[in-house]
Amino acid sequence: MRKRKKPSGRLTAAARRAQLIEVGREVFAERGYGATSVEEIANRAKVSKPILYDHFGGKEGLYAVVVDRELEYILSRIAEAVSSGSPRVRLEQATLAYLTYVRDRPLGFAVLLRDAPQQQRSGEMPALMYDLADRIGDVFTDQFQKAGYDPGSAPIYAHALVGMVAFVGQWWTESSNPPSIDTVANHIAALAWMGLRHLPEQPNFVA
Amino acid sequence: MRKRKKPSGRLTAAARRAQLIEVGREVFAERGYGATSVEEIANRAKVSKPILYDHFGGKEGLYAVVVDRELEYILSRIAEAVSSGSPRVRLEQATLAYLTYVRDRPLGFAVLLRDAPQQQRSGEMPALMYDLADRIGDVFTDQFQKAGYDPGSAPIYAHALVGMVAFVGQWWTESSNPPSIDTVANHIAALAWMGLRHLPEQPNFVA
DNA sequence: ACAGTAACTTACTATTGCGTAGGTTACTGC
DNA sequence: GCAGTAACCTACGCAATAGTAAGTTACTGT
Repeated sequence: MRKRKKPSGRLTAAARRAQLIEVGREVFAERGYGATSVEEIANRAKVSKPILYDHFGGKEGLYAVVVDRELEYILSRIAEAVSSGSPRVRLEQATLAYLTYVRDRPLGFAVLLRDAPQQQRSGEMPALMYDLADRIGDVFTDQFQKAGYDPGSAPIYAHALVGMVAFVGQWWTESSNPPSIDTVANHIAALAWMGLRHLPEQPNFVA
Repeated sequence: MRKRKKPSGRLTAAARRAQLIEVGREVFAERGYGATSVEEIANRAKVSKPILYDHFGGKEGLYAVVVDRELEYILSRIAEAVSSGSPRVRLEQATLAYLTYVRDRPLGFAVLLRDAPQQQRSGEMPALMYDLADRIGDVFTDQFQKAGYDPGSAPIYAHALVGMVAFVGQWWTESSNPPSIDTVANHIAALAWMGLRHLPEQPNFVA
């Protein structure tokens, strides 16, 4: 059952599916859901549209798969990062995990930052990073309760931290001449943990 | 030159233009740029499409005006808020100004959070809040220089703070049973100033 | 009253883009 | 070699929607 090195462009169903997911993530990241055309994804994958419909049922189907994979991926990374250590260390690890994700999968991160297909409520906004923050908020609520803080304010801190890292991550990927990931993670963790009041005067205090 | 109480639905050019900007902000906020149709804006304003083309040249023209107004508005509010006081007070005032904007103009805020029409670079993401953070970063760079901090890290803190407040603001507008604006502002300012290390155990410490 | 103009409309054209029907090509086991 | 099947394609239908051309209605000053 030799399957390697097929001479024609023909792939197995599984391989084509995997390829379409990757190409889809790429195009959704560049254009956003609304501005992405199924044709463009098909063209980049060197196939015709019906292939995509066979595998995912349509545009939304592919999008759902792409988004779901990214969300599960980043959440598992963060969950792992906060699984042990002092609160301070957990925060640093989570920040680093989040930024590592941004560095390693910039396209997936871009998809998450963008618009969802259709809004559920009227007058509202993107939903993906928001969902992520909500799920992290659940973790925080637990921890707050254990630590004796008001659990009702946990969502505020969850959204604050997710937003903070999301925006800095975005800046970081777009920055010409970007600082190292450790430097950025250190700054963010320092800000989150100690606040602006105790800003380090020099940034080069890599852990 | 009596102009009040026109019996027909006909408006002066200036009034129609102003109305279209408002309706446009509303629809762009609900649907995002891509998913907004010129027809829907025209319908809600009870006019036909060519009117909109007369005033703004097209969809992008109207969008540009809406966005520009929001950006200038929020920036002026924040600039005013940070114009005096101790660093801590400036931070609190800026946070409060930002959140007040979110509260008073939720639709404008929604527009800013959403996607821009077309991406300039490849593989990147929404640009409006990013621009805002950049401009705030310029202010920070100055202040950092005066305070003896490394001015190179100013953008990190600018993006971090803008992202923090943006996400919390979003959560706040969508929250059922939202806390008061002062409570939220206090939490954010406390987090930004003192960090998680010194979280207040009770949230009801309204200034 | 009526000419001139500002505000507005109807009715198109052209394009884009999702989704599908029906057929074709290449690989597989026998 | 030759079915049978898995992977793939061309060519369309159809709905939205950006933008425009040409004409109509209501207000204005004289």
